[in-house]
Amino acid sequence: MAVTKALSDPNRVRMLLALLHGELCVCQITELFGLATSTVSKHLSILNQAGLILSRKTERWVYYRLPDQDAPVAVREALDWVHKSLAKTEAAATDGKKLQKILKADLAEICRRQRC
Amino acid sequence: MAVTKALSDPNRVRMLLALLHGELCVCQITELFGLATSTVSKHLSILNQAGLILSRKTERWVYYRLPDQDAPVAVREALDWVHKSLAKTEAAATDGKKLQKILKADLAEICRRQRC
DNA sequence: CAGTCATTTCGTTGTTTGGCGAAATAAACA
DNA sequence: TGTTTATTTCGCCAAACAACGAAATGACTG
Repeated sequence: MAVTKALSDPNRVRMLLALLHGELCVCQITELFGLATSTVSKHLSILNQAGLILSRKTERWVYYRLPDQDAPVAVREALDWVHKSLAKTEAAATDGKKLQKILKADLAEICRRQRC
Repeated sequence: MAVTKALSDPNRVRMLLALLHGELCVCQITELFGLATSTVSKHLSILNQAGLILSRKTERWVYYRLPDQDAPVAVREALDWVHKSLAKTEAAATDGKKLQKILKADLAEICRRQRC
């Protein structure tokens, strides 16, 4: 039951909802949630192992994204459910607003700020 | 996220799958899982609070069942996903077989056995 | 090829959760 | 009314888990 376990943490669900806006790198998600980088990395790893997200490494950054249509049915329908049922919550809206600002910022800038 | 929390435990998911065979009383579920009655009651309470099951009291027994079509969309689709994606697992099949035998037994007989 | 940098892994800590048995509850029965 | 009985609530313990900071990794950069 890797999928249900992965969905049991609110922060992980928030991450899935944030990824509806497009792929994000670890430092952007860290900025959005205000958690330690290691914590965010662990959450992403759990989502990844459940097949709920995919990763891609480019230059200095690791990007995570939602899978395409070729994902297993169980995964696709679980994601559909999360999006349909939880995307309209207030928390998702707040995250969305904050994410807009983060997306406008420079990646290197975000990372530098996190190191201080 | 009461629904995702409720689905995060394997035993609770098994209970939802068992209820596909029709409504069951606490002692039948206890018999099926081999857990303490108090543990089963707690699990059922969590599923109930998430809206994933409904309860009904008749004579000496409390019966739990899956909700009808009038359940909230989020709940209905979560249950659809569980049934579609997890009902074909080996564990579900094993539970199904054992459940057939339990359904043939007398309720009072099951409860008496559990008290010893 | 040494240094910088983003991410991951590791070890620890405090909290949550599943499990049990015992006590409480509430309904049927005698 | 007092007793039996099915279920729930409570208190406890052990295992699982989220969070953090520090150390390890592995890739780009000067």
